[in-house]
Amino acid sequence: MKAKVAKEPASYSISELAREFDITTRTIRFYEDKGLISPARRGQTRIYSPEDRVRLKLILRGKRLGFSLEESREIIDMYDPARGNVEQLQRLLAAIEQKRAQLHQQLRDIQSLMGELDEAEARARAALEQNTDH
Amino acid sequence: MKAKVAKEPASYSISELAREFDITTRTIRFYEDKGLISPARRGQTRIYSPEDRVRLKLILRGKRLGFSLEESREIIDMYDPARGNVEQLQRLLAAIEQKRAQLHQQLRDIQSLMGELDEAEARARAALEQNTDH
DNA sequence: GTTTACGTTTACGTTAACGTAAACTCTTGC
DNA sequence: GCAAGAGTTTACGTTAACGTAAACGTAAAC
Repeated sequence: MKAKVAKEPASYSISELAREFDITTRTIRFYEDKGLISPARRGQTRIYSPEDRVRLKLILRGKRLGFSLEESREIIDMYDPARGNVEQLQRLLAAIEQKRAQLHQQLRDIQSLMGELDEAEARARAALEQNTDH
Repeated sequence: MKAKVAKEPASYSISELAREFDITTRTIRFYEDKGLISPARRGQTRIYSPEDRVRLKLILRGKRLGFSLEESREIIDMYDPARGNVEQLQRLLAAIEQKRAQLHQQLRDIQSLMGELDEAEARARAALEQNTDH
């Protein structure tokens, strides 16, 4: 029993992905250059699998959260503890905990900023009441 | 009836602020250069008021959220609709709404990333169970 | 058979956000 | 009176994350 309905393409071209995520092909190749994606090739041409596409999504989400590409790479690496000896796993757990702490801080920052935006909006609306002939 | 208890200093030196926020004096002067802070001067020397300190805090919070200095400046400008004609106030409200949308997106991103970190931690702990002699 | 669309590599250019260093001034403790 | 510590300006250097352009290959469309 498959949950998948709108079946996804088996592969994507670089310009398809660029269009979907509103970035340039240069950007995608840049990420590959930095070792964040490793698409297959047919001849010279890059062929992107659904997994490659997911990696790209993770990178862009990281960007929205203000992460550097290096940080995004570390996060992506957290998804796969396959190659883990004990020491590596310990380091991974520590890294996860650290990221979590950072996200908590971001949550607090967003909460307070949201509140302040509410106040700023109220003040702006009040000022509008003054200036508008109603 | 003042709510303030641990009364704050009337002013700060640049190195005091640098120490408090764990940044360099160069950074603070850079923000001034970009027009984000405008401390008073006694002779050549910069004197920072509590308001200057708040501005600095806002900038650093913006950084934690991945905002550029330009974005932080815009946000700080949202706090003061004093000089508003109607058109400016409308633009301000639109800008506030836009920021709010961005923060909502960041919230969603953080939620999903948190969940994935949970799963990654679970997998890592499971892998540890395998490798550890217990 | 040649334009058009898409792909490639290579390489230099650009912007933001500081780092780093030099050269100088001013005050304060000894 | 002078060395130490904190402040200043000026200016060149650095890194990340791409932009931009040139020069080329290939395949479909007309």
